[in-house]
Amino acid sequence: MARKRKVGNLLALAVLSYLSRQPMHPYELSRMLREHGDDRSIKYNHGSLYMVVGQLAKAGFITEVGTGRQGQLPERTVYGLTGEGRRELHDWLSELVEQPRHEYPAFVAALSLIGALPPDEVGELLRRRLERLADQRAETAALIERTLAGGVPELFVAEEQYRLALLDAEIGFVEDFARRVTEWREEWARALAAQNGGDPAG
Amino acid sequence: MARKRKVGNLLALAVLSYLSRQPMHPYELSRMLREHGDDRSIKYNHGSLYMVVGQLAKAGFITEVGTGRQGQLPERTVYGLTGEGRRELHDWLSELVEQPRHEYPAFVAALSLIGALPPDEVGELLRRRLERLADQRAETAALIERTLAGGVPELFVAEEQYRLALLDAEIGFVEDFARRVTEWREEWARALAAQNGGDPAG
DNA sequence: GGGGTCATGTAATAGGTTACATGATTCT
DNA sequence: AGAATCATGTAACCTATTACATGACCCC
Repeated sequence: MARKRKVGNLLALAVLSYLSRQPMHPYELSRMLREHGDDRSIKYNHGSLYMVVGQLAKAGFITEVGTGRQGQLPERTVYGLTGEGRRELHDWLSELVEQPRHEYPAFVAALSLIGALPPDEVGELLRRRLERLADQRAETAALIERTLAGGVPELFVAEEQYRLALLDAEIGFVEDFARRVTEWREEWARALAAQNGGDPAG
Repeated sequence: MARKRKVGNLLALAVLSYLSRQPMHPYELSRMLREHGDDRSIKYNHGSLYMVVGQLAKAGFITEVGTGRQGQLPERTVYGLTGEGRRELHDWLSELVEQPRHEYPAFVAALSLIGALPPDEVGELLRRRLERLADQRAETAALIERTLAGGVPELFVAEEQYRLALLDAEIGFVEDFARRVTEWREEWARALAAQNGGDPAG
């Protein structure tokens, strides 16, 4: 199941998707990604794009379809999707939609080790987190509204609506967790003290 | 804000945390991580552990506190936390709890490009995803129950409870999204056909 | 005493990020 | 005409994953 893909970086999926509409040169892809706000969904930086384009070409998913020149600017290499590439796009995207994958968000890691912090601090940190989560929520909601107001079909804000759902869930969890932390305060503090053995190094 | 850390891999945070209790050699850390199920929260593999331990040592967060030998097994290098290391553990963990970070889950990327798939397929894929999400939910819930039944304090299942909250949110979103996809069916299919220009390469 | 698996690492490779480089256009 | 930004990449450097290696212990 899910044999390893020749190119694994999700940025490559975006490239395949854009090239499925028309051939482009890397810089044009770059502009598209930025303008379209895809950098909110897919980790993106200039260097990775060229890397990924190179990998896709080597794998046979895209191919040079010529080079063009505009004014006196340096030559641009234009790439187009191959048949293989179109198949890969379809297959990969289907897999991502069908199969939820185990991921490693930073907050999960933090929670799994949170016992190493004193409970009072944790309470305060969680409160601050809640403020920031509220900010993020507001921003995301505003972005969705603005976009829809601009006449874009709802389908194209699905990923932000998903984020919003996750944010709401996290907010709910953190509120609840913060409450419970105060209940565990005593027990937790005792366990911490025992394990740290009294010496406050630092 | 949040200047770059000398060692960024979250596996390093787990190492600092374990070493804050007592000095250990890498293989012991490895066993701990596996037995404790930390590999559900933090990406882990044998090679990375040695890499991370090396990086932490170079950064001065941990230091060799001697080498031991047991039977005729090869020598083991035992590492302990330094004062710097204890500070880094506290600072890093606090930051992770306080500041939500922008992340890039695969499903977000998929949603942002989902318009490239025909709507009927998407409906079917989403149904399959829901089944798998339900499985994951059941597994996670069972794991929590088993752990609590074993007498472990609730604090130590917080990360799984968080996962559960996210899973529920995702299930809700996907159910809703699947419904809306059927509504958009016509419009979506027309847009796809227009952009693919009739030629079904493959 | 031979076959697994535990214990302990090192080395080779691939993947990704940052920094560097350089000419064009545009603005003031 | 000089400064800022756009356009277009390449190269150097880090990080992370996989593969390789090797001796001990344990079971039949």
